[in-house]
This record gives sequence, C-alpha cells and structure tokens, in this order.
Amino acid sequence: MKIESLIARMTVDAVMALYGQNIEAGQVQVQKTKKEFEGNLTVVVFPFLKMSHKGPEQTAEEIGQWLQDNVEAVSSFNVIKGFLNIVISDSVWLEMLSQINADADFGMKKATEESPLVMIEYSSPNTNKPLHLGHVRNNLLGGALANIMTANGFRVVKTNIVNDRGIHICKSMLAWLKWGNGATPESTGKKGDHLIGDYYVEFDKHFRAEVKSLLPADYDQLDEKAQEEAKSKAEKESPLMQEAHDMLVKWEAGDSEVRALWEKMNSWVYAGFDETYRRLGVSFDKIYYESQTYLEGKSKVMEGLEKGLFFRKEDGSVWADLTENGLDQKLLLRSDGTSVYMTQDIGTAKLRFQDFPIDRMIYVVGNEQNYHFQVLSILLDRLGFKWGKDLVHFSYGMVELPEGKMKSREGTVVDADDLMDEMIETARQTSAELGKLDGMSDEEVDEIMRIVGMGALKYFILKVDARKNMTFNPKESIDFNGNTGPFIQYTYARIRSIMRKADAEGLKCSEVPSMAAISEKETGLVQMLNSFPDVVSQAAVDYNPSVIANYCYDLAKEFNQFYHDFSIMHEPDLTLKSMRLVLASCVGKVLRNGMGLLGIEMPERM
RNA sequence: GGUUCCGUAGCUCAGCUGGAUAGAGCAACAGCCUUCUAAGCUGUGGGUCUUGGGUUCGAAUCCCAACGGAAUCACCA
Repeated sequence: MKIESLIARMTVDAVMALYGQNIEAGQVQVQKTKKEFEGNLTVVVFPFLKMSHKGPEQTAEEIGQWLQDNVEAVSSFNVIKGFLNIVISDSVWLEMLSQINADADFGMKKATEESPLVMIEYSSPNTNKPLHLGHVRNNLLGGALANIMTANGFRVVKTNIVNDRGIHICKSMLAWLKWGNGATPESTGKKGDHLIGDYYVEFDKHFRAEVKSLLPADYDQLDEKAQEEAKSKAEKESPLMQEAHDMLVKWEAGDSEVRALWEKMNSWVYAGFDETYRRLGVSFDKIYYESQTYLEGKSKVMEGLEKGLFFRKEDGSVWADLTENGLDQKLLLRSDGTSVYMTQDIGTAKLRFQDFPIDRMIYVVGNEQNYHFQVLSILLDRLGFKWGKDLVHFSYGMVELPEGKMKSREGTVVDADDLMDEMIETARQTSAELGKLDGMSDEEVDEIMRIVGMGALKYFILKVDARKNMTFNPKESIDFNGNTGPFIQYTYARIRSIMRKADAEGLKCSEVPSMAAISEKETGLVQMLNSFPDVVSQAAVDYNPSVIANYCYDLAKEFNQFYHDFSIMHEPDLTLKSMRLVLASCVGKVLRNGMGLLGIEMPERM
C-alpha cells in the first residue's frame, strides 16, 4: 500500500479512538511536508477540530502521539500550527526503494486482452504543404499521449487522417503542370513535401497577380464593401481558379490522367512526411485517407436522413438541427450533394468503427476546432456510435510568434524540418563550445547531438500545458540551460557515468541494504520516485503530458542538488555507498521512463 | 452579440481535488571547477496571483460580476 494511504487510513482510526467519530479516509488530507519543516508527510488537522473540541495544536499533538504509538512506520512527529508533520522510519523508505529498484517497468501498466481500446487520431496533414511548427506540437502531443495511454494499461491504436483531396491539392498540381518543367524530388534534390509546397505557393502568387489584373480600374476609389465584392468577383472569374476547379471535377469523376498525376505527387509528399515523422519519432498503426472516406460520410448522412435524424431544405441541402443542444443548425450536405468537412469526419468514424472495436476515441486537434468537435460528438451519438457522446477532443492551443500568428503569406511559418535542423546544429555548437565533443567519434557526435537537439525541442513544447497557447520566439533559439530537455538529459548522462564507474569497480547495485542510514534528502528523492506512477496516471486522466515533463524536471533538479551535496563514488561507508548507487540508478530509470513517455531519448553521455 | 478557453515576477512557464512564508527557468548581480561531467550548484534582488464581490477557520485555487486577450459561430478544410 502507498504510504500516504496508510497514514490517511490510520488517521481515521486515530480520530475514532480519540474522539469516537467516524470519518472517511478520503477526508484526510495527507501531503508532502514542505521543505522548510522537518518530516516527510503532513496531515492537516483543521477538519477534525469540530470533533476534538480542542485547539489545532492540541488536536495535532494527540493524533500524532496516537500514530506514533500505533503505527510502526511512524517514527516521530512534530506539530506546527494545525499541521501534523510525520517522520516515516528509515526501513519504510529503504523497502520502498528496494521495490522501485526491482521493477524495471516502474510506473508502467501492461494492457491485457480486456483492456479498453483507445484510438488516438493526430497529425492529420494536408498534402499540399510541408509540416510546420503547429504540426510539430500536434504530433508531439499525439505521440506522447499515445505513450501515456499505453503506460496506463490501455490498448492503443494510433491513427492519422490524411487530407489528400480537394481544391488545394489541385492548385499544386496545376502549378506543377504549368511551371514545373517536370521537376521531381530527384531532379531538384528537394524533399517531396517541400517541392509540392513550393508549387502551392507558386499558384497563389500567379493567382493573386491574375486577380489584381482583373480588378476594375477604379478599384482604389471604391468603398470597402464594393472593393470586397469586386475582389470576390475577380477571384471567381480568374481562369487559374477555374482551371483548378475543372481539375477537381475531373478528379472526382476519376479522370485517369488527373488521378495518375495526383498519385505521383502525393507519393512524393508522403515520402517527405515519412522522413519528418521518423525524425520526430512518431508513427501510426493505421492511416486513413480522405479520398477513401469522404463518400462513406455521405451514405451515413443519408441513412440518418431516412431515420429522420436530419432534415432536407428546399434547395436539397441536408442539415442537422442542434437547437435542443443549445447550438445552431449545421450543414451536412451541400445543395449540389457534395460533402463538407463534417460529413467526412462522420465517414471516417464509420470506417474506423468497422475496423476496430473502439471504446474511446481521442482526436488531437487544435482548439480552433472546438465547435466542430462539439457538433461531431452530438452527431455521432445520434447516429449510434457508442463512443460518440464521450469522444475526447484533445484540444491544444496555438503556437504563436512574438508578433502573433504564423502567416504563410508573410513567410513567418516555421518549417518543421528547418526547425529540427537548427536545433541539432545549435546543440552541436553549444557542445563544441563546452568542449563536450572531444574524444568522440563522428558517429557518436551525430547521434548525441540529434538526441540533445530533438530533446530540447520536444521538451520545450511538451512542458507547457497543452490547452494553452504558447509563444515561440525563433530569434531566441530554444534554451539548453535551466528547465529544459538537455538539463534532464545531462542529469541522466551523469547518472550513467556513475553507473559505469561503479561497474568498473565491480560494484553491484541490485540490492538495497536494509540497515543503511538514510538522510532527509534521500527520503525526499525516494518519495518523489514513489509518486511517479501517480504522475503517469494523472497525465492520462487530464490528457496532459506536461505533468510528466515538469515532474522529470523536478526530479532531475532534486538529484542535481543531491549530486552536489553527496559523493557517491567517494563514500567510504560501503553500505551507504551501495544504497546511494541504487538510488541514483532508480532516478536514472524513472527519468528515462518518464522522458520516454514524452518521446524524448536519453543519451548515455553528453 | 452567443459559445469556449486564457489572464501568476521584466520575459517564458509551474502551482488550481481549497491549507503553512505563491515556486522554477531566462535575464541582472555575487560566489563555487585538485571533489562521481560547471549544459551544474549556492546566494541576492524582483509579486495588489487582472479587478471587485461572495463561500470558508483558511482562496492564486471554488462561485458570481467586470475588464483585457484568443478561438469559433461558412454551401472553407
């Protein structure tokens, strides 16, 4: 049993024995004792004053005395105001450490056949542009969440819905045909997704020039409203846009030439995405493509229409009435019968449910789509999906630049590949300045700099609460000091260094000596380690990887102070030395496990 | 205007199932490399937790209101 629960339960007994009152264990507040006071655990006694009819000090004194007399684990206590600080005996800590040490997968639960099946959707890119910083946050959160759910004993299916059809793809295709001169990733040496992205930009450039030329001569003299109308008219008349639309129509009709080009260009993009995913360290168990799911949604909506769940307007469009849910009416099929975004998500849900017995569905999608998922949840529930009502929209905040949102028009979009390259390069420079690279082979340097650079990037993004918008300043490159990934990696590398030295001396750290004297600093570390499983489960309950990141930082920080105050390898007392080796080894293990959940690798040296 | 989210140190963020003197990092300043890796450690300065009410023995945390910011409310995806 956990030591906190034990104390809470024994406090219940104490209140019964002393005051004859029955309370629940849940009513007892047991918390970690603050650093400046002596003790390991603190019981807040204010809630019991009504039962004891005595002052806080006296009540705490009585309960403390009872606990010390009746509970073996309690070795002493002290009272400050209404706070009962309890000192837990050394043997309890040593036993706890021994258990943590014995469990290689400490904090990780295993799934069984009966475990609930959770499907997590993340990434969900469009195939007309390369991935940017916003996608990086999405992918890292999605990947981390998948790890966290797995560590909590769920069966997890990671999925990706690729938006591979639509007008935006046609724009890229058209631009490539017109101005591409047959360029390929091979001929240009460019990643496929970047190549396609360039033609998307190219289209936009020509398109805007064309629109400008189509504007009436007196455009500048018009008032704002008239300007807007004129612009919208010009955009519709634009031959380029018409061509793109024609291409989309051909695509829908299955025109073999258009389809062949579409497939060729998409395959370039996928090759590019795969490389970015590989570097980010994320993967998927099942990928869906909108080109394969968008028709499914239509049939599902028609099914709902027949059942009377939806209604048809005079112009032929199909709607859902959500007024009883406090929302508006929502379009599901256009008057021309084509599907909208919502329809596609319904279709995707249908296919997923056919493919897997899903118990819970988590969508990792930005908070700009909160309304969409509120509606989707209601619609899926009406259509009879058992997880529809409780679908989880893991809604994360936007990544903003100091001057505001990223805008592709202004060229302020932070590209994912560039960012990773920069992080690794910065890691290399920093390391070289610190003289860390001496005596390492080129391969070793490459590998460690990749781990450190990516660790800095991932930690930077995952340490902040997923729900909040975050600011990224490209000019001030991501830090390597303080509350950062590299700090935690560095702490780990030092622990590994100690382990190598111990190994060279022939010391084993498999067992905890039962009689070692353990200091307050050490019990603090053991207590922290022991709370790791709670942190992991809290991260899953709140859908928030940041609690793990912040926990790892706290643990690493605490160990660094310990490392500074105590010498492990120079400790003459062998019992103490052996206990500290186990402690260091456990800290290393928990740091590796915790950071592993965030998808952050740990270097053996750095 | 409706809905949702956010407002904590100069900056970036923790803390939020109510508990002790609100914590880190960055930036500034002062120390520490004969000691297991100084990407580290120690210290100093920096706060009306947006504001005003309410509940409570006790509120950054819960409730209400105001102010400020973001997102969304498309026959876009």
